This record gives sequence, structure tokens and C-alpha cells, in this order.
Amino acid sequence: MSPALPSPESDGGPSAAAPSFSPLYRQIKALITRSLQGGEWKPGEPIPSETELAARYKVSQGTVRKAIDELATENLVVRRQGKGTFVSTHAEEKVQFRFLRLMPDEGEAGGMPRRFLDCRRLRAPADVARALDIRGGEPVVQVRRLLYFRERPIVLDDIWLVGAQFKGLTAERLSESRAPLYRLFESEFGVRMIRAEEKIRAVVANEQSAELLELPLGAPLLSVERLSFTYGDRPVEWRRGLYNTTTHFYRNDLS
Amino acid sequence: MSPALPSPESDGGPSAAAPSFSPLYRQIKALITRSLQGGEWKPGEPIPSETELAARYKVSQGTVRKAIDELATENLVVRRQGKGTFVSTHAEEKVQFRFLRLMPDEGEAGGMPRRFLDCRRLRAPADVARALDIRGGEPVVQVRRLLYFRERPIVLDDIWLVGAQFKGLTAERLSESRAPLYRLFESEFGVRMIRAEEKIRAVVANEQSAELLELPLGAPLLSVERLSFTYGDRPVEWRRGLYNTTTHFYRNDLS
DNA sequence: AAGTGGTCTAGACCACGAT
DNA sequence: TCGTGGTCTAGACCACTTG
Repeated sequence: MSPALPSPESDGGPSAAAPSFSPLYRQIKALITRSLQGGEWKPGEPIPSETELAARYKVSQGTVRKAIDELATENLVVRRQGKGTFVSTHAEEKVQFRFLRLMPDEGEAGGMPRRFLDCRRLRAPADVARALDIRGGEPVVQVRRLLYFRERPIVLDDIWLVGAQFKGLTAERLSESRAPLYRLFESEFGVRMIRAEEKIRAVVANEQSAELLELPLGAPLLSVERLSFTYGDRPVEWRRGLYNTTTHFYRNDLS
Repeated sequence: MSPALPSPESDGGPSAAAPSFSPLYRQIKALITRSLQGGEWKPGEPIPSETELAARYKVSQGTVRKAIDELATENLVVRRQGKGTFVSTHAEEKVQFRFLRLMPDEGEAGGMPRRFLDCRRLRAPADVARALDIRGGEPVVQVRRLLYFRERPIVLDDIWLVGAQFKGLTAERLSESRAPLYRLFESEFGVRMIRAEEKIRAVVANEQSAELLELPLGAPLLSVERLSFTYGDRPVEWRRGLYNTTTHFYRNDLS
């Protein structure tokens, strides 16, 4: 049985260093990824069963299985025994904690209330453009917000979004929604965050951040710079968060 | 073919919540893990081939394969096509970066020269004992050291080790060795670090840390508290690092 | 050439969830 | 009861490393 497939192609993954050999299941994986990226199956929806996909691609179920295994490992899909395999979505509670690493010293993690301070469209400054891999001067959306814990401001986020992907994002749109940002991005703009890279530093509060976070000038803050990627490893968001870590900490697992 | 195996048992993993059903490959995985833990195969050495293990446990090669797959995912073993499967070791360059997340803004990561300030045995203070899950007053080893980058001190580490596991650890032993700490622990004391949990905060330099890190009083520092675990999820090390992040950052990948 | 891990297949059966 | 993903097997062949 000779599977009808395009010629072997690269995985597209971050560390794909021109593999000399592309096994069948990776080609299947690439095909499924393309369908995810193209929106054939939407976040939260089930993808076809392994049997169906095996028939579609003319390979054995085991090969489809191995392809889906990798997609599940990369959190692009979620398997549910007895029910099917579903496209991952930021609508799931569990997924939130992958990107929200700030935990209170005491009490439960829970979602933090927020307040948007600003939302404007502008031309990308040089440093932001470089991070987002777009040309300087291209349109971007800048969002500034505060996150609260027990009525006190804990996080100050400055967010830059690639303008082309977020047409129609306004302060009203943000304020109306009660969903987490990444959930909103996914449902309203079709932009799903897959992974992110962070650079963490200790800094001190300047005049502005001190006032907004209700801290004395010079108070220590955790600076978290994050570059987020969507399908195809395309950067679409760059943000810098300033965290007050007197009652919270940034949790990380090394394994 | 009826495999000769002990009755189904728990995985022992961190999130094993009394599974009602333990598949064969997990039982095999547990058996292999036990051999790793017991030192039947030492770090850096090859474990028996999949065929051999299949014969030993009286299961198919595919089942052994799946067990080893999980061990490889958890970084307990490393597969090398054409050569065999090897017990992971901190002697590999690549592994270092799993636990050393501090990167210079400019230049390569590379190993940082170090200086040991202190190494003494004492009875565990209450907070350290709690973190290490031992009784207060049990013997621990405290190590204090500095890490340098371009002749300047960047990291101040305070390390506590469970005394029972590190008999014979002295300042001389530390100074004589040029190997990374985890490599030394593994080769000299048979204690291999598997995973760790970190809590990260921004703090300010006090008198002591300011002097040691050659910084002004009140300079912002990254505080990284780490609890490290060995086989069987037993905590064996607790450390608090203070990082000067003016020329470095803590790198993290969310996925 | 021999031995290792890696891929692919086909089929049987199990556990789980919905009906 | 049915369809889903999950497990287990047995065998064939491929890719890589070493002798």
C-alpha cells in the first residue's frame, strides 16, 4: 500500500535542523498541523478519529496515532479516552496555568481581576519590531493593564500585538470581555498562542510603575519579558510584565 | 504468553492519583526505574537492549519500548540510535542547561567559574527541614558559593543538602573538583538530581549579599529558591540563589 | 555483517464515555 | 451496544553505529 503523500518536508519545528530523513508519521503530523492552522477544525472541536484519519491519509492507524502523540505532547490537541481527540483551547482552565506562572504565597491561584489602562494602535518602535520580527513602523497594538489580587495591584503588563492579526481590537472590546486575554485572542481574532519564551530579571520600580503598583520608588520588581508564538512559530505578541513579588512568586518546574 | 510480573502497582510519579488501572508498560517502566534507582546500571552506562529487556520481562519489544519512551521523556535515560539506551548523567554538556537557566545578554552561556565560601555540617533549621521533608535537627550540609562571569560575581548560592546522603562532603572535596556540582553529587555520592521546583522573586541586596556580589545596598536581585528531587521524588537539596541580572537573564520556555 | 534503536503494519483486545 | 482512544503483540523492514 503506497500512501499518497507530498514529498517529505521539514517539520517546521524550532529545532528542525534539516533532517535527512522524514518518517511517515511526521509527514502525517505536518498534514494535520496544516489543517489545524487552516482552521479546518476549530479550538475545542474534535478532530476526526484515528481510524478516519488513517483512511484519509492511506496509512495505518498506528502511524496516525504516533503523529497525534506528538501533537498532544506539544499541547496542540488533547486526547480524551472514549470521546476523541480535540483541538486545544485556552478556554480550558488547565491551560491557563501554562502561561500564568504567578502564584500567591497563601491561598489559591485563581484568575486575577484586571483593569485596562490603555489600548492604542501605533507604528512599531524599533525594539518591538525586532522582537516581533516585523518591519519597523508596521502597525502594532499596544495594551497596558493591571492585574489585581485582593484589591491590590500586583502585575503591570505592557503588551504589543502584531497589528495585522488584531484588526478591530479596541479598548471597548477588551473591557466588555471577561475572558482571559489569550482566550479572547483565540475566539475573536483566531490567533492561538502555542508557546512562549521568557526572559526574567529583577528591576526596581520607576516613577510610573511605582505609582501604578502602589509601591515606593525603587521597590524590587520581577520583570518578565515574553515573546509568544502562534502556529508555524510566528511571533505575534511581545509583552513585558512587572510583578510585585512580596505576596506572590513565579513558579517554575525544571525537568 | 503470560508475563511473570508483580501485581499492578502505582507509578510513583508526582501526579499519580491512585490509577484504577496500570498498563503493562507502566509496570515494566517501574521495574526499570527500580533498577536505575538501585544502581544496577550507572549513569552514562547503557541499559540492556530492548530485545534483552523484552526477554527478561517476558513481554513484547513494543511494550518495553513504550516503557523506555516514557523514561526518555522524563530524562532518566537517553536513546542513541544504533548504539543503545543510556542512563542519563549530568556529565553531558546538554543536561547542564536544564538546571542552569541564567544566560548572559551578550556572548555564550558557558560554564561559570566559582568560588566556595563555606561548607559546614549542622542541624537543619526548621524551615530548611520542612522544605527537605526531614525532621528538624537532622544533619544537613550547608554550602555557600559564588559564580563569576568575566571576573565579576553574578550568583550567590546558599545550598542545603540532606546530610545522610552526603557523608564526607567537605570544603576540600568541593575545591578539588572542577566538575559542576550536580556532576560531583552524582559521581561521588550517587545522588542524581532528576527534577526541581523553583520559586522566583525580586528582592533587594542586603548588607551581606551586596558586599559579596559587589553591588550597592538595595540593588535588585533575582531570588531563585530551588527544591531538587532524586529518584523516587525524594527531595535532597534546597538552595536559594541570588542573581545579579544587570548583564544576565533567567531564560524560560512556556509550552 | 551484526546489533542497536526507529518506523510501519495489521489485528486483537481493553477501558472509557455516550446512547 | 457502539465508537473512541489505549494497550499489547508479532513481524518486517529501515537507519545508524561499530567492528
